[in-house]
Amino acid sequence: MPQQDVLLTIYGLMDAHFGDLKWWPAKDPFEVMVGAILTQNTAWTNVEKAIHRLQERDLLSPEAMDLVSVEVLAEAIRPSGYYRLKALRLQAFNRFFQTEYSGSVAAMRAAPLTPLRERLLQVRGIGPETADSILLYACGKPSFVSDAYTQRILRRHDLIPEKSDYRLIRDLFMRHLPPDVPLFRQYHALLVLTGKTFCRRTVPLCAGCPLGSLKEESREDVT
DNA sequence: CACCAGGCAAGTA
DNA sequence: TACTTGCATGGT
Repeated sequence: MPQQDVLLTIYGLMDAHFGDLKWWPAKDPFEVMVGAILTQNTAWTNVEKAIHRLQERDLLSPEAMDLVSVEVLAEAIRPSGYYRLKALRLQAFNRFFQTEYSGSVAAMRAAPLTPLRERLLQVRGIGPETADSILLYACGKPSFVSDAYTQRILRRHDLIPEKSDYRLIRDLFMRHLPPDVPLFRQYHALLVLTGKTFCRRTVPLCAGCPLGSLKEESREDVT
């Protein structure tokens, strides 16, 4: 099987199994950006609690989040874990967002992808995955989001080497897929859901996994 | 009780 | 460059 087609095969199998997921239906792009920071190494259920508490306190806006003290902000997002750290990260990102884009998502969307990504990575607390989540889900840019599940799933199928960093995996998808925003969103959502359901860290509960049929085919590295 | 969850940055060698 | 460690809550 040609290597380029492996990624589309994987997508097709997961998509047929789960269907359209409509992830981060994005009521508000700012909420998406906040969620991207809060979900760092954290269960999404905890992030939901934190976001709800921000709403209750009217802190879920660039203006309010900038004016509130870091201590009060931290207390509000406490259920998401690492709350002191994340309060600093939220305000660091928010300052960047207000200073360089006047708190306007539309202005941010007007920026070219690559320079914007480089700039995001310079903000304290914004790493590769958080940057790509903001670009893809809040800004509508075709920046593929890789994560722990992506790595684990590709690794379990021997499609990537043992030690593969974030950059390598992202480049893999970016090279072999068309820069299509709905495709990137659905692909990442499918990888996370498939990983959660069938590809846990310790015990691989592969039974029923839509990628089961891949086991015997095309085991070459696609890198 | 132990282990895990949609990372990141700072320190060390 | 390649490890190691701190950061913290809530669910299983």
